[in-house]
Amino acid sequence: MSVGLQRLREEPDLIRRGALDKGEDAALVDRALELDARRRRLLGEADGLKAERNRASKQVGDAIRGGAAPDGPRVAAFRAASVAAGERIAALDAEAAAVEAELEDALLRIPNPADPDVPVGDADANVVVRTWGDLLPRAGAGPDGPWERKPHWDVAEALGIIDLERGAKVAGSGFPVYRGAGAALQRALIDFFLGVHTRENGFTEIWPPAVVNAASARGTGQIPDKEDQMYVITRDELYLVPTAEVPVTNLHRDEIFEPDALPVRYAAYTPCFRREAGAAGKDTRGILRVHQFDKVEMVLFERPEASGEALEWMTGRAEDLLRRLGLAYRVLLMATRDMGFVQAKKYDLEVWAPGVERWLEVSSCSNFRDYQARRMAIRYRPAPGAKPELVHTLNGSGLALARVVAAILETYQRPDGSVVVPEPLRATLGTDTLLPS
RNA sequence: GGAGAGGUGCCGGAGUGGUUGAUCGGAGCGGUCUUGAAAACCGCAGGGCCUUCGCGCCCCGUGGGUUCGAAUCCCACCCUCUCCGCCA
Repeated sequence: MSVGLQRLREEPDLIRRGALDKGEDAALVDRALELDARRRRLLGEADGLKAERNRASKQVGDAIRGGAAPDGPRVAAFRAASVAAGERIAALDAEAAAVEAELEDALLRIPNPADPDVPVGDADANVVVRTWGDLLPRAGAGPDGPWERKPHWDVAEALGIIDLERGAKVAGSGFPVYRGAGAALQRALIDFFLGVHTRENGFTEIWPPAVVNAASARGTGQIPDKEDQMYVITRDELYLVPTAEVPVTNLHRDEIFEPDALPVRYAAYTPCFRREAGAAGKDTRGILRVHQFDKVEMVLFERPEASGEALEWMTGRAEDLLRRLGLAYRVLLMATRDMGFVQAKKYDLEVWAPGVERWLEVSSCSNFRDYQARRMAIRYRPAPGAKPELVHTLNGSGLALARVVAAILETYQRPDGSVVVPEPLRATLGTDTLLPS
């Protein structure tokens, strides 16, 4: 994942500005430029010598075929020339490789510049773009007088649908067990999301592996950026996926799309595994922050000129799901220092959870422009026979289940402890109300 | 897990040390012909690097090695296929 060298050379100021806006070190830009110049100098010199060596080698062959003695003086001279060039080439190549490694390292630490319309600043600068639905207060007015909405963990316990203790027993804390209607609710949500995406939004459904190899983890930047967030199966050198983004984006690694192939739009369900290292003690109750959760992810490959519009569209698709579930939410345009290293523009969708009176992040929709594509070498041909160019990649949750479940339980609970099932899920669940056990 | 075969360009498929970065076929693109299309014929046609654009350099699964010279020889690893074993 990196900015392009060509762009770095042509617009160093823009890249520098982008790094500063994201709170990163802009000096790396100059470091990279310097390394790039050195690398090109070394490469040029080495290439010249290689041409010499190739010529000498060819002369050996020509001389022998022309009747010269294979061990005669003429042939020996050509051989010597080739060997001499070879020695210098080896030295230059070694140096070039070292410089290139340094350059790569510098490039990797230069962030993707944010789009011009992204607010500059930290979380305070995030912009609420829109809000939808009624923000229910914790205190409600029921048929038998005032009542207090409960947090989802209390609702879930009364219904007997989430078993955190037994999850901790069989796997560990942060691995919830969904039971009965709770399990069916998971299945219903996954089916609802995928159904809308495939039948109405034109996505192709993908059911990818839940583990990836090191090359794939590197492709989307999990290695080295977020390595300690992933569960690793060391014996087989595999990583449990933290999101479907990883396997699905890597589907087209090192590929070239033909002119009429784009856009390619995938919707994929996977369980997601996250170690949540460094988040100990945060959101420990309920299912707001867990090590395993379920998510349907949207992954888009777009032509560069279409990616800006595609982000708005994709965000709209995620919002549509929340509306149909009748959950109040807001859309945040994330500011430069709160959006992440690799995103060019990002919207977060936060659902309102009246039981805990908090906004819960249930989707994050990002445009990476060509930043991810460069690292994974995902390209497209603008026209038949034309030179390949990098595609733009985007992805967004549509949606993440655990927090949606929390919001449903808190939004649709009733004073008697029952929970109304949102309309789109009723057919699968076979009921319109969940009753306390 | 055991045995065998193989990994070459968009696909198929040649090539086992010296203009082979790669024969050939198909698909593709451009053209001729045609009212149009098909067919036929001609031509173009892999990816990347370098502000030296050059009959320049690198790439035939990946990484090393041998050699003046490697797609071709050697070693390791990865992957695919077939058979056997095991198994949801």
